[in-house]
Amino acid sequence: MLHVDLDQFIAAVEVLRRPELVGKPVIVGGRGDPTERAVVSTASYEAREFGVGSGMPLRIAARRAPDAIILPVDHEAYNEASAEVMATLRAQPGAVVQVLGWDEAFVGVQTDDPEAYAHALQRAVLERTRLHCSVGIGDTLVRAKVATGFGKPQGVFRLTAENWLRVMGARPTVDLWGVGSKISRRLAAIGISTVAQLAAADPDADGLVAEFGPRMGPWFAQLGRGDGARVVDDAPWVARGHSRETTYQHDLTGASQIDEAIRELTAQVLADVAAEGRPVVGLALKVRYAPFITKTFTKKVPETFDRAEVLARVMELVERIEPDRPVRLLGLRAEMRMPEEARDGHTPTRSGW
DNA sequence: TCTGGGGTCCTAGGACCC
DNA sequence: TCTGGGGTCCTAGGACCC
Repeated sequence: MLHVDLDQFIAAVEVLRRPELVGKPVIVGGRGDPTERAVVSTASYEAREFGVGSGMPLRIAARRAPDAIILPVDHEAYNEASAEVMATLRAQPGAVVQVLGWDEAFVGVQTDDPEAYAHALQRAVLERTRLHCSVGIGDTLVRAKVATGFGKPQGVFRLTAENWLRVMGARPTVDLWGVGSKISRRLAAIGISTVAQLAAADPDADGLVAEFGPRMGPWFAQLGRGDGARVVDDAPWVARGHSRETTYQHDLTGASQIDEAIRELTAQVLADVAAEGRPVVGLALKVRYAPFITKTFTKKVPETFDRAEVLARVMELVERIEPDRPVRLLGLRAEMRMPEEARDGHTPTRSGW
């Protein structure tokens, strides 16, 4: 199967409709105002040379690349471009397409020459959308996904059982799809630093199960080998939930401000859920503080819920986190969960794995 | 230097039931 | 007086991805 990933997708879409930006450092983030609290969504390759990257606070990015053009995020434009790209993929002969996000998808296909197929696919995407993409070829979804990183930009790379360890073995576990900084640190603590070590690990004997549990432990060992699903699944996506999150430009202070914020957010997310016509089974409210503190308040909910109760719980959290100090609430995220579909209950099923 | 917004899935521990 | 075991649900939180 193939994994297709658009190169610097958001920045590329912006440059396409503003040709005068070609070759210039372009940063897309927030409302395009670097004095606001926001982060970088995408930076063009020219901007990356200044050390600007995704997830960086916009304020910092603007300081590092003072001459960069900073643009607001335009979801509509990216949705349209993405739809064109996905339609192009589906139009390829024999292609089964599993969309992973705005700018990436798995493509399942039977072919004797995957490289030729990949190049044809890149040409088709470029012709129809004027966007460049990189393609990973693999015998599992994980290998195809990881392979794409070696193809960037505009290239094609193949990872299979044959060359997986040769290419990935010496690399740190954090290079794997699904292993982040926290997991890689915990792996290192039980003596597993490289992909090869993870691949060779016995989940029980080498402590993976003890550290991560009976499901995730064996799963990480499998990930180290690059093994896993080999089938691209184009079944229609069913959302498990919806959430709305907001970062306030000024910290919220006091119960009335917080109450109003909860009212707005929960109304928005309830509207999102109502649009799907499925009942809500749970609410999670995440309360964010600077720096880095997130507290969660989870509740099973019937059709409606009592906002006064929610406010009381948030104030309780606030007082627990910052006793004897004025409230400095930075952001809120309200998540509504919908009834879960039946799952096989056997292997972890994170999207795309 | 200071922190987006949309998602997904897993785990631990307590409550509760039988 | 002392104290089962298993299953399921709920809450709280953690981690990861794009």
